[in-house]
Amino acid sequence: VTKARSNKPLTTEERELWHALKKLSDVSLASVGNTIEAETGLSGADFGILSRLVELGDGVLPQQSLQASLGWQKSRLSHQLTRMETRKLLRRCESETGRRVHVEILPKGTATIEAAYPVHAIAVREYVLKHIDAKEGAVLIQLVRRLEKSLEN
Amino acid sequence: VTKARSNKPLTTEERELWHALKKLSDVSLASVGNTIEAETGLSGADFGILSRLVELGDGVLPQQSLQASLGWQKSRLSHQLTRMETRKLLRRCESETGRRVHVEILPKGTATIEAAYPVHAIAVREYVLKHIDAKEGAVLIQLVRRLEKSLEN
DNA sequence: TAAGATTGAAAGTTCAATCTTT
DNA sequence: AAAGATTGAACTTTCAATCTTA
Repeated sequence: VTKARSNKPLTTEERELWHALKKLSDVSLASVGNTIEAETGLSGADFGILSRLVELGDGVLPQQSLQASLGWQKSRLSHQLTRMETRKLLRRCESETGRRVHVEILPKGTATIEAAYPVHAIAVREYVLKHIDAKEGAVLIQLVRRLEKSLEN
Repeated sequence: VTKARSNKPLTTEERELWHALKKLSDVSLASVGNTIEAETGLSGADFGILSRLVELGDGVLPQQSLQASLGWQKSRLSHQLTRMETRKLLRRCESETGRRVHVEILPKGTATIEAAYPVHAIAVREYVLKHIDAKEGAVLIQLVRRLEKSLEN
């Protein structure tokens, strides 16, 4: 059966779910970001980039990989890297072979992210993980996998 | 038993759940927001304000109520209202009695939000609701309620 | 030309200071 | 002084145009 796409107003239940999703990011996830920023001086964006450099690339990563992993627009990443470069957290360098740009974490970046990890872990546990049981977690992870797949098309 | 707050690194499972939650809100909100903006010229912020004026206040609302409902900082709301005022979507007016500012939707705002509602409903269903079954929806709503409550302290 | 990256200007957000009225 | 709102400057994100090299 082909289901017609409805443009009727959202029902109360649908709206409730939609608002729950908005609040999830606006309120709960923001708490983690604010905590990190207040205690380490790294913005959420800074943390996202430095942690990926360390975890995905052991300190160096093609700019493209960073971009894909963050899901950002390229100009946003470029501006962000420029700012972080002036703060000596990382530097851009050329890949051996070709023309691509690589991004390398600098000592100050390493020190900062290492200091931020425990703060991040505490905040994530305190504001979020603590409130989710194992069964709910499993449901959420499956859901997100499905959503991601559907958006790839 | 008092559970000590751990600052150990997040486990793989914890990290997966954390990333899943971030993507859940980031990705689904962005898809819906982009669609509305492309098809109606309203940003997510515009839509949030106009829809609240209509749904909560039947067209007029104290600025404070708007702010509380959105969870924004006051300066953000103030700047946003100024921009929307110049676009003739709404106007600020004084409350009869006291000193508070009220926000009133203008004809152009009404027309625009009415046109945007169906687009919003379609996008929310297509990008989000379609992929979430009843059980998952219930889990999400409960979880967000719990998270909100925990942040009130 | 097409992909990868950068740039500058415009739009949006935050922070701290200020203004206004009770 | 305290609450409600605004302002300007700094910072971040987006958009469109541009640059560079395979």
